Amino acid sequence: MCEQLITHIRNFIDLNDEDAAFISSKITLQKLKKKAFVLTPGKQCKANYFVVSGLMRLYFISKKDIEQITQFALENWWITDYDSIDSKRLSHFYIQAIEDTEVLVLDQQTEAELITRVPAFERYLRIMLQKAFTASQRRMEMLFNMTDEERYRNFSTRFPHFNQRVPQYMVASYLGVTPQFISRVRARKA
Amino acid sequence: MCEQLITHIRNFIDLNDEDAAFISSKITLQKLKKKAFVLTPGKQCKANYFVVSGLMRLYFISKKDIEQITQFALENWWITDYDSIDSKRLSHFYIQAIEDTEVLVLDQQTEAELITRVPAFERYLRIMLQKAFTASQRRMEMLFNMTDEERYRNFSTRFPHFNQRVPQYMVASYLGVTPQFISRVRARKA
DNA sequence: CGCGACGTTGATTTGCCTCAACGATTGTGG
DNA sequence: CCACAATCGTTGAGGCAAATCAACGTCGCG
Repeated sequence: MCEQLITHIRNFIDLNDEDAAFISSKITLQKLKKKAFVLTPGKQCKANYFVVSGLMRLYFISKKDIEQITQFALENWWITDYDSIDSKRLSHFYIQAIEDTEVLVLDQQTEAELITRVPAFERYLRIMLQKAFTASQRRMEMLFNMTDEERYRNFSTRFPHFNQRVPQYMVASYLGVTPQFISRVRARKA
Repeated sequence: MCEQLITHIRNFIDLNDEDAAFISSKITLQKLKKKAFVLTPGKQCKANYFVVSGLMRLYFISKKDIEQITQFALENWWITDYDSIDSKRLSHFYIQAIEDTEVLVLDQQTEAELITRVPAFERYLRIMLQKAFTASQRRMEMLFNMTDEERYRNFSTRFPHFNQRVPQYMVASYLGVTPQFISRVRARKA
């Protein structure tokens, strides 16, 4: 059931079949309809989600009362609210399926168990975190180093598939601009 | 020599004396004068730095030809360019001491060795990464959710010690605003 | 069919930047 | 020890990029 995750893990580290089986036995599949939530504000986030197919987003409601997307998660990405998990406090985020989506659910307790029983799994998670952190740093770099227009153009050429799967107002939200702004940029030039 | 690091590690995980001694034997201390660099653009980043005392910053030169600070590192923080380390490509960042600073140097090869020999150390690094990632996410949240003025006021009340140790133009750079802007905000109200 | 979700376009506003000039403080070499 | 330069912060005037406000078109779907 979670061959896809095992394959993904093996892209980064060696994992024997026994450990693979053990990991598989601890993880559950969840099927989500479009617009379904796995986390809403006021709940405590208790799991890490691995996207098998489909597309998720993590967002919050900003002071201006608009949705502010902080992350997308495509196939083979993990998504969660680490802040809520670590602090054990209530989240103020939504995690929602943008399309019909299948996720593997790694419960927090299960994660703790897997980490102690399977050192290779801890290594995998460390590597994922390092990638996530690097991505986050890169994104911040872009926020500081590019104008809104440059950022949109860069995004849509680097991730053309996103532009197809995600409504424009979500791209706007992710980039921190208004939908009107994107509309104008597109009108100005192809 | 690196008791401070060992103490820090033990805040998060159990570490026996033998492993502690092994870690200590692999790490070197480096004393940096104010304004000294441990990384400059065009070099490959090869180590992770743990600040024992003093203060470091990580920054790059933006398109507009100004210094853009992406991170500070106070005592007990790690600082590095993971992107360069992972990709083995040349960095485009500076890592510089803002004050006279002492850092412990964890060379990349040494890190790899420690991680395989001391599982507890890998756990520690994973936890540090999770904290760093969470901090990065929080900062992005603030970038999206607050005006520049709010962000400055929030920063200076939450980190008053920073305001004392760091020149104002660096705070401006970190927040992504101009020094003039900060000056005006301060003039408007205490 | 009719309603809601999504995108477009125009007019106006605004928050912050840019450019420029000027103090204050620090530090450095003669 | 002083003169002078460099660094850092302040203040004013003007400009601009993107937001806001508002109206309208269109598509998809219950």
